[in-house]
Amino acid sequence: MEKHYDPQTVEPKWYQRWLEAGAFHSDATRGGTPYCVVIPPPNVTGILHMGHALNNTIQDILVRWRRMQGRNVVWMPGTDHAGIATQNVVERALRQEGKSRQDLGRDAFVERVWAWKEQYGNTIIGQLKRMGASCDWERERFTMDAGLSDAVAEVFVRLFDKGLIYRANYIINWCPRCQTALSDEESEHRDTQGQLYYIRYPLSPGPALSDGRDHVVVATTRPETLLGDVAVAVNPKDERYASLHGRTLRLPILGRELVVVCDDFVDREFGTGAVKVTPAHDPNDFELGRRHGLASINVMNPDGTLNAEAGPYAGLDRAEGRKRILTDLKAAGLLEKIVAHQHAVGHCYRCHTVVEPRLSPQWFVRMQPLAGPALEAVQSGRVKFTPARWNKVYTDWMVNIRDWCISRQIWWGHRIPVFTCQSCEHVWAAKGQPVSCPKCAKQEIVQDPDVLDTWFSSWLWPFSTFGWPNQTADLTYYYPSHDLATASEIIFFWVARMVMAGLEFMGDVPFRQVYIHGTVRDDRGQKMSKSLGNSIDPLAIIERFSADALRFSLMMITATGQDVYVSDEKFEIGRNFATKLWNAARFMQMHGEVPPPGAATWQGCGPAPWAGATLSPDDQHLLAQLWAGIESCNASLEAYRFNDAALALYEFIWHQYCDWYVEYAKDALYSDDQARKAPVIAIMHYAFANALRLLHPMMPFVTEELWHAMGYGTETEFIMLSSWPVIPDNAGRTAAGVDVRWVAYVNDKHELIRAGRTLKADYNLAAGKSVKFLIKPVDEQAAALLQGDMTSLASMLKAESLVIDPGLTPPRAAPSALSKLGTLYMPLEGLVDVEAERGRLNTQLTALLQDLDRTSAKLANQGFVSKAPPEVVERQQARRQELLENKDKLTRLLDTLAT
RNA sequence: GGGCGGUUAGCUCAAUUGGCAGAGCGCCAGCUUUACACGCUGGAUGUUACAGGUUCAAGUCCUGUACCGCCCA
Repeated sequence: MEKHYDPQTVEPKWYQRWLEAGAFHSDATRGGTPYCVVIPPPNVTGILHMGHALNNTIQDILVRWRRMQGRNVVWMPGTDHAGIATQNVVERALRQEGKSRQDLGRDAFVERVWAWKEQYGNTIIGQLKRMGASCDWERERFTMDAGLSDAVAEVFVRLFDKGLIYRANYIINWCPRCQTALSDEESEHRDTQGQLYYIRYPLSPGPALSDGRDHVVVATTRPETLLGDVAVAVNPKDERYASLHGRTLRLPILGRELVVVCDDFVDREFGTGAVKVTPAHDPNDFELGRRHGLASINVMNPDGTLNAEAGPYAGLDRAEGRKRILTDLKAAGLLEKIVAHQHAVGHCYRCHTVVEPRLSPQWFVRMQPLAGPALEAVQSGRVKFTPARWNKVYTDWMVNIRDWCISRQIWWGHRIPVFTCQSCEHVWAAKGQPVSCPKCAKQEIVQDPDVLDTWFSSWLWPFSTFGWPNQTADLTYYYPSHDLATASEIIFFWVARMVMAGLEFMGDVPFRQVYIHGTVRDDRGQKMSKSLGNSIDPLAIIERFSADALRFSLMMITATGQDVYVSDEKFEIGRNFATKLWNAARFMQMHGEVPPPGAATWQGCGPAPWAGATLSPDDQHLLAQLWAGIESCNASLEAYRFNDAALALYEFIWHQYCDWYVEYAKDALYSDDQARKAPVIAIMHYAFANALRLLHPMMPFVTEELWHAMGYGTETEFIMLSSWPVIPDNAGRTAAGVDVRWVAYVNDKHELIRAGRTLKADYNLAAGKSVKFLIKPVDEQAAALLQGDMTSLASMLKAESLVIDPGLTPPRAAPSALSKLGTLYMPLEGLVDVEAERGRLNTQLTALLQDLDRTSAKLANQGFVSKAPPEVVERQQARRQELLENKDKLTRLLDTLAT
């Protein structure tokens, strides 16, 4: 084996082998307890970013772990067709050729998009494979597959026939660049530094107002929309405008007569308290207009230019129109002032163009009836969020649910299956292509030109992917899925809607647990994005460090549900860990047969072939630590505490296994004592094989490589398909020769060894330097334990000689250290700096006395002694006792230096 | 404006039911010790944002303040 692990050839090799073995595939007919995860389908135009890396690492860990636990696991993969994004990409390519989609026509354009999808659309799938994602690729789906399209049509028709889909002229979010409607969720509000323009609207002929003025000043952030004004509104309780009630005003420039309406909605504090009303260009004004029966005047074309209603400004872009209008208002003396103003402006989530509220006919889903059951599902706990605080976010959205605008004015997507008879004007929804009107039988029918929001197919993903609307065996077996892992941004878009769809069409929730992970940020806390240029490409990380390093590092640094801060250097954690693991394996290979004796039968897991051997305290300690590690790993994974699981494995492998056990093992392994060697080798392999299994879900590649390199499985016996480690029960532990009472002793021994090393370091002696040590044990029991463990102690302390004697007369002026097991002396012939040693001990004594004061004070507190639980009080008493003893010992040590 | 997070070592974050504040990275010192310098050994570092309160005991519970971030309007 090389000194350093080379993942670049190893990782693709194993992925290929797993694929060839069909290791990712699940078959419902195989039976057993299913475990199902559906992937949040990435956008087909997408390339892997850190958010995907985090999201899919989490899923793969869950899936690999459950698979090893023996569940029949399916991880359903696929992509969504990303209507707007994909269309944008292809239109951009067309523009390079000097063409527009209109030049091609609808059918040719859609064909062109399919071609693009076939050629480039699977980039992200390949990238997920590089990461090691163990998806059941045989099942890969695409939201525009025939089956999924059928599900979309089925759902549309059902909702339509139920009266839950309607068409209405409504203010929607319009992207002038994409030229389509957007749902509320697709319009991202950003705080924008804008200006508030104060504009004078002259009164129609008549008496002046109570304040003596002949005009009203309204404030607006969007002066260009005044062209569509139909009224001015004030709050009825606003005394300032009482004399305005019943009057009319003249719209500047166009001269249109505007009524004055009174509405409680108007905020008296905003601007002047009088606002212009433009029902066709503002959602609030639209509602206000409806309440007061006002007309709507649309002054804009779909591309954001001003239309004929804009009179002299017709044909100008909205931004240019604003400029001209302001110039003209100024010239007319109607622009009173301009004030800086911060406000939230909607931006298209795909192209970031400023969204235009626009009045237009669109299709909507009536959400109220669907929201009720979806709300109940979360409140009753049938669907659980982790962290639980997301319940509230979900609930708030459900309670204040708004109808969902599902039509998009683009060509790439599921065409809305609504047909109109041109003869009798009957409107109906149908699957497939009807040839004649079901009402009048005429054949003059036209289909709605719009397509559906991409999320209208994504919300069906947990069941459409298993064959719905057909009641397939897969559906019966796998639905509902178990865990859904996703980011908070997607709760409304996707999670909430899936719950609704699951309940409405399947009669059951789509998943039981939703794990919401954090957002990936750069190390300065900024969200990673292409436009900021601060993104770290996971593929570059894989190439530089390995997929395992990417995965493990992400898990180590990601606290449950918290945002993640990444930088290149953070991935060294995983790389270094893989190398550590690699070298531990290399060490074993140098010291024993590989595969280890008996591996064929024990498969690298227990019961291990050290039966009959008497295990040393260190042996037993390691095994106990391993079992504790398994327990901690299980508990953490059950609770979605991936970082805790990663930390537990890191701690066990690096510190318990490598730092302590391997170092301990060296003494035996470099000796000729076969009776000592054999159990040490067996235990090392047992612990290592178990650790590899525990680590496999996080680092699938290096664990698979080492599994085979160590001979724990034959060619075709993958660690991936091996079983998850099990903790033996008490009888099993005893049978394995482990008494867990040794754990405390070995922990104390480690403390003693550390104290010895510290002494060396304090005296500038190299850690490897052989010196004499003397130990005066605290009592007979400690003496017996230590004397029975001399070999290990001497080797770990790198002691030239070691004396353990309860009756020891402390040498004069020797550096010393206290520990629970005894006092350690390091006699140095003539080299002791008495002053320095006294200083050292005094520092310790000062700290100890402080501690003693605190503890004594606590125990002197009557309230504490009477009210604290007895075990807490006992612990304090024991601590005080120990401190007192140590104080005595330190004082005596100082006395020996006193001459 | 409403809601939700957060503020703990230089940095990024942990800390089950309130019971001696920890880890990784970084830093300092020393090590070419025959698995690993992507390493080993040792070390230093805290007014847990601030102000009150509850409690025998508060990073943890309550109230308020400040700042940062996110979501919704």
